[in-house]
Amino acid sequence: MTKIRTRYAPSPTGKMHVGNLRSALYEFLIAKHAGGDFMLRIEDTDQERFVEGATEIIYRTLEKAGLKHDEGPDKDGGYGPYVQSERMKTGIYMKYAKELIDKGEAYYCFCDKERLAGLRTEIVEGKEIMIYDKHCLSLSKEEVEEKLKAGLPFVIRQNNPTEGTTTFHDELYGDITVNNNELDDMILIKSDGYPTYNFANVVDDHTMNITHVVRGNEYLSSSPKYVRLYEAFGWEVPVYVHLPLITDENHKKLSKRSGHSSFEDLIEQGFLTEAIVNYIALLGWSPEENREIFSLEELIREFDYHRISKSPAVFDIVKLRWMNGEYLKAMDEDRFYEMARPYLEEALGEGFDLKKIAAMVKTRIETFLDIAGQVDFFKELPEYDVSMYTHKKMKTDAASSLEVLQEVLPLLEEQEDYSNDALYQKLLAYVEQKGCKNGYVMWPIRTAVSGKQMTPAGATEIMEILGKEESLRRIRKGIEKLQEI
RNA sequence: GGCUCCAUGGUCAAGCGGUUAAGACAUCGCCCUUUCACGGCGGUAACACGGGUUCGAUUCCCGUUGGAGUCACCA
Repeated sequence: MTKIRTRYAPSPTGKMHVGNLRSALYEFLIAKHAGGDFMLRIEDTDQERFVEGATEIIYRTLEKAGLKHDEGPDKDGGYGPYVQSERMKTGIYMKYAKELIDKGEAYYCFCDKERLAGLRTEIVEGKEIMIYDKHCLSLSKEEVEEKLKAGLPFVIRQNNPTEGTTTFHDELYGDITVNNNELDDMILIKSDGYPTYNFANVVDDHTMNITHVVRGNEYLSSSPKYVRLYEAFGWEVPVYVHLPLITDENHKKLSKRSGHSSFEDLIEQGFLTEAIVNYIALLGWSPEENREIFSLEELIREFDYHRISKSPAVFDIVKLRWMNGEYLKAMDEDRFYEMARPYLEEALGEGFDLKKIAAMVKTRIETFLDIAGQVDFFKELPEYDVSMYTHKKMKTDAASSLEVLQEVLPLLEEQEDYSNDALYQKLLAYVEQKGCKNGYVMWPIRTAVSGKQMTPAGATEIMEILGKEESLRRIRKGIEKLQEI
């Protein structure tokens, strides 16, 4: 059995959005699951859309996600070059295009924009629909030679039959058949000499020995044209695996253009790489086992591409947040602290035991960006409403809270040891003597000391962080507030 | 509009002729708690519709409807 070879072939036009990343992930997983090779090929045949630095983003993202390629521009495996603009310099695309011309499967076309514009038949949703009329196919060999010699700009088009049907097989979608008269004579070589994506893709996949072409579903309808190219060359057609689309909440395809989240945006939003990879692996694929948390290694082991689903999946950031939270909870303390520290410093500045606060917050956040909102009260007591002292179940209200705080204040003033344990014991003794529930006294204290509806810790834990002076100040402030009403 | 694909709860999804139609997120309720949060337990919620095929269809076939993709000298 031949070794599986897959490829990720992005065009360097900006950040990688989630759909691109998932394609790369699946391509990687399909190869690795079968012990095959995964390669990276840069498709930079569109000079106008090329974005400076985009190639670096691709490298960085793949590396960060752990999708290590076996071959690529930086890692020659004998099939190089791995950048299409460099491959073009070898003349490979023109050579194959001419081979097709010799076989009558392609032809030179000298039609200018004006003539093409006259061909347009219909405008649907702002898009001009047209099928080329094979006008230049009728040019004689001599006429072509003449125009070529005269230096007229030209393109090379595929010569598709107008009758019959073409069928191609997709591993997931099965056989797909289209009428050949639907097939446009697509351009293979552009007038600037560069190959189009369509052509370069076929030539490269073949010459680089790609066994499984894995790509987004948006190519499904143009695949028959690709297959015709393979057949025209007499090449073996690769195994096709078209992936279901990832959409936004409105069920529209995710794209850079519509401003959908890129991988980098998600990282900036405080998400973990592992969680993102794990989540997108499950968008369109499900394991045999009923489980959701997978490391990359586990995914490699479990990933059977036959279990990829056919219907599109909505990218649900809420579930990603949940999963990110799971990764955070499972993370070891030290690593969490290292990663959370910048966010804690940003929110609190100097003077706090950040390590202790990090541990408090670890199980209660979903992304690092949640940190600030949970710990900000340590730095400064927020303005809060006295209604927060009311807790129905605890039967606490403003009056009872005032009483508790006033009674507890002297106890806390005489207390020297402000460790969580000591404070807790002290307050428990008070509770016992008063004969009430814990919460009856803890609730108002936590409220006074934090000024927040919800906190990442209990009253005494907060006081330990705050220290004696600040704790007392906040409790006195609470008393004042309650006395005002 | 032509062509192509898709169709199980709000979302991700299991299922591959006979099931009380899993599970997860979200949502709701209860419990726990320094009574918020975290955690635990439970509830609500789905086979788009109409024809076949079959003893029996969520599952197979056809149609309808709905949704998506695509129709560039972009990839």
